[in-house]
Amino acid sequence: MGGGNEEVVKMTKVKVRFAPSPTGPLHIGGARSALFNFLYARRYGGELVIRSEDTDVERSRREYEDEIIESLEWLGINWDEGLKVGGANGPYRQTERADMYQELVDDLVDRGLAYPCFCTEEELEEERKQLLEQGEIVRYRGRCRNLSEEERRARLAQGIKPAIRLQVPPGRVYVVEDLVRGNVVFESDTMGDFIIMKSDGLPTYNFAVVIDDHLMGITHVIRAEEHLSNTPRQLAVYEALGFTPPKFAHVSLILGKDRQKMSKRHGATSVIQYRQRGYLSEALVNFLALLGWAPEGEEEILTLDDMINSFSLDRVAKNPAVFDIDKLNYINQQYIKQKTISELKEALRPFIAESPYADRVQKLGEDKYGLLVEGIRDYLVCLADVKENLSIFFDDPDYTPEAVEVLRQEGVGQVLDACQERLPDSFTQFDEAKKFLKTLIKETGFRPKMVYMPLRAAFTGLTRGLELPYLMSVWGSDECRRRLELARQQLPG
RNA sequence: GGCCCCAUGGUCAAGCGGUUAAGACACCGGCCUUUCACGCCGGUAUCAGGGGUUCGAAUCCCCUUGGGGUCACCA
Repeated sequence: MGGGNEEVVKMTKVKVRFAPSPTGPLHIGGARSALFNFLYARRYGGELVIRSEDTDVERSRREYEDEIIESLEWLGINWDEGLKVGGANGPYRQTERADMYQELVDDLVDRGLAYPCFCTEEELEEERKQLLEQGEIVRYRGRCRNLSEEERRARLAQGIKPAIRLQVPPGRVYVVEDLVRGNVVFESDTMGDFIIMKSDGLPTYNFAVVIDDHLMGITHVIRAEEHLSNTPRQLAVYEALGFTPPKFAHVSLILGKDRQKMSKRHGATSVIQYRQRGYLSEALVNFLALLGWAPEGEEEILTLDDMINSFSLDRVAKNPAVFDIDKLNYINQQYIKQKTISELKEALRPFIAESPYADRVQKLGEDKYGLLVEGIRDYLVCLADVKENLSIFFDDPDYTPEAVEVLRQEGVGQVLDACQERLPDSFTQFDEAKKFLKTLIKETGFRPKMVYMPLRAAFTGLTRGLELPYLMSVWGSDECRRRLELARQQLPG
């Protein structure tokens, strides 16, 4: 493994980037791209740049940029240069780099490699429609390419603001050297002259990305596969500008259950949403890494450091991956179980704070809160699940038919009586409650099952759930008594 | 539609010409346990189809089929 890549990596210092456009929260797919870039940089001792591609003035918003940064930080992805941290190649927002692009566009126009296009949206639409009907390649055919100087001046005089198009050389072949896909060949004749600068004076993506990557010294462009088809356009820009292209690596997309590109229809698609549902960042990162990358060993539960130490583009898959929430859930549970009780107590606080049980948990005190957390730990798939578990502790039981059935069994009344009679004045420990139940069984001679099940049903209204001693010790004797009374109403006769 | 990418179980995937085709999730069964969950043990299940190349193909080539991406004054 390794092969050619490794050599390039050794010769030049790796510098990668993640360049989201701030038109929405950080998407799961974007997060994975960011992660792969991060892992690649750290693995090879390189640098990661984060910049903002905000040339779509309509849709870009500064709040989204902040949100994306927050999500990246939450995931544990840090960077060496760019937004927030600054660096020698700034600014890191494309709208703030407008003059750089302008200068290069002017140069291309002067050299006859680009030209102003005065076509209206309607004209372009018409052309597209015609080509489509004729079954031809849909592309710009260069109507404005050969306008004379007078014609250009005339249109300018009419106040028409032109867009600038790159003159794409005909009959050429562009080869994208892709580290995960190998060489991918495109013919220049299929792309037509495309716009590099919009009439608002801002560059288009295919132009700006090239300049930024070049000026920032990016050596490897790792991004989603949806960009693969655009890469030849960028190669044309590199060529016109006389820049050397970086290495590319196009990672396949993340799909929903129906094998369509992940979208809102599939439920939560942003990092923020997963955070809010109580997925741990370590778990999300671990899961995302496994979507498209395979570690060498059999162990799949990996920390960020584990991944940094073994990440390689050679082990990145070419085929798209379906987002499997079951697996994420499993991984999240693994991380929850790995946490110490005190870590988990902290992690759970925000989720409890927004539940209806905040006050009651508060009143419990730290020791009992710890007991509660210990009791529910194995029942949490994600942190937000704490809410339902809290309900068992704090809400009055809502007896299920199964529970009622258990309570109506012969002899249950005696069990409840015996329990009530022997309840000590207080429990404060799990062990005390556990011992109490054992003693109850021993002294009364009831079968264990005839004690545990009815008591569970009586206390919680359910026939399943966490261990009774946790519940009892958190409640204390008075609450246990109160619940026994409640349960009596469900008894026959 | 043109161009491009992709194709191993339900899902993520290992595999890079010779393997009993790993592993994980999910599912099913068993054990543990006061129940459920956790945990442990075990099981079902995959090379899309067709042609080649080869002594030998999941692995290489071609076609078909299927899925996806892209063709914007969005990124």
